[in-house]
Amino acid sequence: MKAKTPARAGVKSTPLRGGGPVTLDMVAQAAGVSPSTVSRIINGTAVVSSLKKQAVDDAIAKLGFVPNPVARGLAGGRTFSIGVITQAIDSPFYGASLRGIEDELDPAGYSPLFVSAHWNAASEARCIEVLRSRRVDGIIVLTGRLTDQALKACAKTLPVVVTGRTLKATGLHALNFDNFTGGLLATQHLVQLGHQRIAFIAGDPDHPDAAERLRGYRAALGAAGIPYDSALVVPGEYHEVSGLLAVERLLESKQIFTAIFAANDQMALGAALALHRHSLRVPEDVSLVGFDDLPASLYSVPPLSTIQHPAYDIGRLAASAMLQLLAGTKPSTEVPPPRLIGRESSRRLSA
Amino acid sequence: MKAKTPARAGVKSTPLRGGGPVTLDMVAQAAGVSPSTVSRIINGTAVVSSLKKQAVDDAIAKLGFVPNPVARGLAGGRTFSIGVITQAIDSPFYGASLRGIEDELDPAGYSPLFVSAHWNAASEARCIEVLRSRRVDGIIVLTGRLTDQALKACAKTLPVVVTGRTLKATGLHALNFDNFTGGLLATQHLVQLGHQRIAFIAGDPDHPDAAERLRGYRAALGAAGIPYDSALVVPGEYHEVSGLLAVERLLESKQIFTAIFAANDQMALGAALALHRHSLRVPEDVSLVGFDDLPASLYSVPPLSTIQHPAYDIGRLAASAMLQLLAGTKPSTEVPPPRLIGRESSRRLSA
DNA sequence: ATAATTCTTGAAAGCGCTTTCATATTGGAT
DNA sequence: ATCCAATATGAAAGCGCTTTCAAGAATTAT
Repeated sequence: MKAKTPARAGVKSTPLRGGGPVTLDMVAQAAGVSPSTVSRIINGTAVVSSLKKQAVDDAIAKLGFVPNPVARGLAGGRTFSIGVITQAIDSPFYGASLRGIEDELDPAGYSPLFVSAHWNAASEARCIEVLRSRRVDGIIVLTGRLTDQALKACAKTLPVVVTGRTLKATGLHALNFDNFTGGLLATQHLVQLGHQRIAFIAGDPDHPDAAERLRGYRAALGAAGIPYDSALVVPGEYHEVSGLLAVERLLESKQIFTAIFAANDQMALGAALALHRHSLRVPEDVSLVGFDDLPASLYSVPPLSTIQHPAYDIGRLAASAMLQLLAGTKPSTEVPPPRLIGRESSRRLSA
Repeated sequence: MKAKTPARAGVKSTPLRGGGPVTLDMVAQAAGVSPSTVSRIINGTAVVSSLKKQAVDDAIAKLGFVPNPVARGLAGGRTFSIGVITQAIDSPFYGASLRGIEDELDPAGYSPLFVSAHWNAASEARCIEVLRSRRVDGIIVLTGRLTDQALKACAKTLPVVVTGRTLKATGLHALNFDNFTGGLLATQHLVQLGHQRIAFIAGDPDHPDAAERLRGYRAALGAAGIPYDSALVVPGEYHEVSGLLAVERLLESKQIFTAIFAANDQMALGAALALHRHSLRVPEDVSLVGFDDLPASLYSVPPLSTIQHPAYDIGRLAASAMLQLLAGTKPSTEVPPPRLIGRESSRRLSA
């Protein structure tokens, strides 16, 4: 009647259908060895006579023993879980990376622990605290807002893999995508198609990615002898609506342009809609190039020309680097270079 | 040079910048009470004199103590983490649900543990084992492939919340969306616009969702006195490419149709591209209605008419139900009803 | 006043596993 | 044979917290 007792007892008392609360001690007993030996076999921590090893392996199989990661975490300090800081769990781009991470970690016996920081440094720091309190064995940060300092500090106590920046430190591996070349390629593509008045819908300038893409845009323009016109560059925030608004703004300002390069696909898609609303056809009236090559971009109408930004692979690589870091070997992973995916949203400037 | 010793020692020896390895014992000492008392205060497990409570609270604040969830998990059986089984972490639809779950769980001090089952019952069962071994306090299953039996069995030992089906059992809460009415609404909408030849791109028939949507389609047709023509119903698999292929097939079969209802937005988007490739305009030549109202659907060209399927809210509701289950109260959450979102991809049949 | 209750609190026993540390064993080397 | 260095294994001590259990303090009843 007063403070109710938790249903815990029930959980514990149930011997489950074999697959439940089998403990290491039970295995030890069944195999006729000490718990230490079982532990050593499970972890490969020491040499054990093949006789006992066999007995233990058999017992494990027979009982269906699965080590309790929680207990392992407490005792050994390793939880076999990797914290993953993403900005939004529902981002179409980062979602693919998360999947890559999961795919890579799973066979290795590690579980990812995904947390969202919502593009906010403070919340990102909090995420790290949460992950640390959960005793993750390492942290993967997908393009965070944290300072390099903070990251390095974190790497002092925990292996860290970070994407979206270049950084060197012990216990830390950075995987950077060449956003500059990406931006260059996209712009070059439009230039080669004869476009001169190329608008650029930028990403958040705080974002190093965005800055690099802009730099690529300018470089391509420069190389082609096309003067840079800041009136053609409008800010955005990497969301569809930004792209839409940017085009509205561009149109309002009466700037003349025959092509648009959007710093990501989501903005490009928003831009496409805005153009459509103004009866401007893609690519007949305006060529459009995005960045990222989201799965959805292949199915937009018309399919979007874009820069391949292999989110899934980046996830896998990041996870693989983490595994290497954990194993004590120096990670050697590198991100594949950007590549232009020419589809139907861009075409040669007519006349 | 033999088995290298892990870098663990380093980790432990570092006293960290205050925020690290503060233990409950340290708090107890600082507050001049026993560890039990501190525990009781943290968990609200028993009444403690306000004097000591104050002292402990102060000590906690001063030391920046954060209880170690791993230790709590081992000792108390509660890990403050909720297992979430999704089918694909990168799904645009479920991604929103995951976000909802995260948003709801976070303030309550729980962390979600996301695992992907890839639409595969066996892998889903494995996921449950993994989650169980990680001692999650409950499991949320987003539209799984598991049998109702399996789920009920699972609910015997662990609170379970499941979406996408109707089910009753103790320790289990089901949140079902009214897919039938959704399918009905979508079809009705097209009928009201004068369409008679309405093609339906179905989802995987194994999927209860898909079956219900089809049922809704048929019901609306029936209510309008339009005969059901199985030649207008083509199977799909809930992916863009399915929609594209379905339209190709429809066109090849020379069936006449003036509208398409796709069982989800992703297929609708694929269908739109196929229509475009065949120079069929949406909505002038063919009206198109999807299902789910993905964020991207608002930005497709033209914006897609669809059925609102509040993925984010469903996530929140599921998490909230889980919290209630954990608190011992009977969950009362219910999913909002489907609603038609009329946009530009559907219009009155001309002539 | 004293006994009977009710509260508050601390001591101690784990949770399931890892990891020293110490003890047998074994295998040369002398 | 005898002694020292490796090896294989077990005993036992925790990891940081929760939770009985029991004792002491405070309250109420008699």
